[in-house]
Amino acid sequence: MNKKSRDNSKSPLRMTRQRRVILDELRKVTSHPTADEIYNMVRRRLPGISLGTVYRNLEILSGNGMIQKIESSGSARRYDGNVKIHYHVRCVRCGRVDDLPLSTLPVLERAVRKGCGYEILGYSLEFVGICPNCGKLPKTKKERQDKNGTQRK
Amino acid sequence: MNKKSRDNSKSPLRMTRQRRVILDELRKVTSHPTADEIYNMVRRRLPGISLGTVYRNLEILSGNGMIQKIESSGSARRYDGNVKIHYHVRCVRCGRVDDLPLSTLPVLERAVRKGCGYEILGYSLEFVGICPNCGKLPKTKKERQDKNGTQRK
DNA sequence: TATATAAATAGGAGTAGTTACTGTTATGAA
DNA sequence: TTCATAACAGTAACTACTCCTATTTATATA
Repeated sequence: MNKKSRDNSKSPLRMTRQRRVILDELRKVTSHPTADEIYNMVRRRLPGISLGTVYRNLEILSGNGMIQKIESSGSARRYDGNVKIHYHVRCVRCGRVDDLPLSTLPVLERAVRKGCGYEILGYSLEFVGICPNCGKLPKTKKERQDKNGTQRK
Repeated sequence: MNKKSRDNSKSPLRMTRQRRVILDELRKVTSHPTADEIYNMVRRRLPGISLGTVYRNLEILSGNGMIQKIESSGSARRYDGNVKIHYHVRCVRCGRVDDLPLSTLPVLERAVRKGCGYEILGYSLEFVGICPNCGKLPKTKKERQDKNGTQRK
């Protein structure tokens, strides 16, 4: 590396067609889609895109704070084009995720930061429940099997 | 079903040897092990047990509120023999999970319950950070690649 | 505008964690 | 003791994701 230094310590994000379309599609919706759903949305505009590319870009975009990664309940990861801090509710039946109007809680973070030995980077707060659609349907086989219903902290 | 009704709507949990040992081992530790770790703990006492049995029982025990399932940050699910409400910190590097001394927040639940359309069942609150051990080590390849560091809500 | 090069791509194989299936065994109510 | 059913072991299958390689592309610089 003897040429003019390229300063790759903070090289700007290269905006490929694929990356641009992924970001664009994600910002168009408020539905918090999974990688696979995004793959299908993007494929309508870029039929040749590969699923690996979608995963890689979602990882890079969220690593750069341009989108939000919602990884919470064992089920598939979801993504959110809205990067402002806000909270989510997830339906335990269908997995759907919605936004919650709830002010942020800096007090929480402060309470934890002192004295647990960890270097706290942040927290994830997610509510679980049953969405309006699923509330009308009968219980699933799995829910009936769980004798106490879902138990969460 | 014409015999004396067996009332299977709330049939008691059958306590098999496998189930008892799983519960017992889980209650002995405070380390929030994964299914695979529990499998290895239990195998020392029941060499013939199968991984499927461990998974099934962890599912049933948590469905009955006898243990807690911690499914949070994309990585493997973990389990906790302590069912009292409490919160966790997870290390983003090694995945280790520790308990947090933090009083509960009923206020949160009340705030959400009204007016989001969901039937709220509960919430999951998890802090992420870097544990004391990992804090001493250099960054991973993946962490260096993420130009902004980890971004969480 | 042309060129060099690091970054990103498609396609596909590989993996971890989990679930589902099948035939067998054990539990516990009667 | 009997018997229905729940739970079992063993294993195949599945889902969500990651990693690999050869090729292409975006961008900085000349």
